[in-house]
Amino acid sequence: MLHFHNTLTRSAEPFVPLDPEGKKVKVYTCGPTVYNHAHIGNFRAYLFEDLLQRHLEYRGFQVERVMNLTDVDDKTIRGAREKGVPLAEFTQPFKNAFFEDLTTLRIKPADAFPAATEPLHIARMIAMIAQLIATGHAYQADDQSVYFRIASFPRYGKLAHLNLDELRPSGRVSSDEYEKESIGDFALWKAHDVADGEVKWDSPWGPGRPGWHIECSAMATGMLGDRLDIHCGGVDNIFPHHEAEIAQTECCTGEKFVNLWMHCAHLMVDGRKMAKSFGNFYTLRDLLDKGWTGREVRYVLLSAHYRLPLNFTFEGLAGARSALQRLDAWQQRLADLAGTAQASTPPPAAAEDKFAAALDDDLNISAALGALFDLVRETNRAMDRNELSPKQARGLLDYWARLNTVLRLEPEAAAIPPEITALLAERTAARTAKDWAKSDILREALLQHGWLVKDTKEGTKVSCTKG
RNA sequence: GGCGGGGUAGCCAAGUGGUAAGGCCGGGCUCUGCAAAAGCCCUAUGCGACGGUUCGAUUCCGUCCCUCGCCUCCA
Repeated sequence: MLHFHNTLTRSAEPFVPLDPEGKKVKVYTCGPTVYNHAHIGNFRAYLFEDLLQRHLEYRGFQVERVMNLTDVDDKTIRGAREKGVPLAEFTQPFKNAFFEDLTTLRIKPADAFPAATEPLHIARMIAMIAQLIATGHAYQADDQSVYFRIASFPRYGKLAHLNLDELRPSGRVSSDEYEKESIGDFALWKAHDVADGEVKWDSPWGPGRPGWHIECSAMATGMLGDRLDIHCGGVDNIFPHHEAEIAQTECCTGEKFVNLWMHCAHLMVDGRKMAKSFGNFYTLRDLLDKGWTGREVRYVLLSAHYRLPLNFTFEGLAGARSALQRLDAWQQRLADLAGTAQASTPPPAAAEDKFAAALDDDLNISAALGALFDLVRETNRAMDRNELSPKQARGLLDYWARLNTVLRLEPEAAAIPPEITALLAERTAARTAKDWAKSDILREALLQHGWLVKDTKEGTKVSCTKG
């Protein structure tokens, strides 16, 4: 039985899909605002969601997932203005980069990536806002913007467990929002401002643009229906974003919007919040430029429990590289032993149960990886003693292939380049001639090219050190 | 001020009312032309501090310390 921690109730709950058949699972995940390259903190959230989806699928559920792209907000508009290009032209490269990054990190694409500026979604947002006004949940203020009236929704604050009477201004509230009935009322429709330039849509309340929260409500219900199984995001989205989504959506649909809210904790870098001013701010591209690979970053960001703050360090990345190479070596050794064996012996059932059962428990990835490494040690030991048959090796490889549909930690498919093959042949010749000096020089040369040479009983083997 | 997450070996990190998974690093050994890889062994009388409950607490309760975060558009 799967259990997940629900932010709303702050406790672990058995997972039961809305689907009467118990098969289909509807998941909505808050995506990036495309004003910049996403940073590794963003990707921690997307990797957590990837793990969630893959494990649900491992357990036989059919996941339908939607991730939005916020391509209109203060930051995107500012960026477009500074660059002197239309909004869409400004955001497109960042959308493209985001998809490339997802591929690099082996994150399974959502079934749909709706963007806020698509006419279909703008229309739905306007329709929802109109309905909210008609039912008294929203009003147009003197500044022409439309606000949600939180006083009309008593449950507002339930998700974040905030007592609205005790909120104190954080200084982030802009001072010109006195038009609102209550300080907590949030914008559904922002009246056009000169600073918005050409960015505007017509609406019954005049030209303007949608507020951030309504975007997710419209796209989530528009694409997945009025009720969702799971809605994810970072903890910083709990308030006000997800709180606002609940209020807007439930006032429109009259249904319980989301059954299970899951939020991942923040990523820290070198023990502190990642910020450009601290010099510890990294995008995925920054790490790739330093020679790290997508799967290494994936491993690091995935290997700690999602609800715990994760401290990212380069020492941790190096540790990930070592651990992954050990897994690679284990698979290679199994593959060599299995040879062409077809018949597969079932893997140790207990081991499989441990891995999947750990993930069943609110995605306890640490325990799951612990179970995997136990298996690695045990089977390596068996191979040392020649106590593992080719059939058993094949069975273990089959088992690994199943686990890997969740982990996706296989080596980068690195074809050996011709020049490397040539160097290897030259070295083999030198070794046959017992010219150890030349052999060692060639080994070092290969290492410089990024290829690690191992002379084993079965012959010389080579593996890429970058991956 | 309100609310919440953390403090477990050099680093990362599971976990339990009954005596501490796993990964990385480090040391020793086996194998090897050397190396690498792999395996085995070693590496926390200790789980932020102090009290309490208990036959027994890292695990429960209390107080305190440190740290990170949210409090109206940051994953």
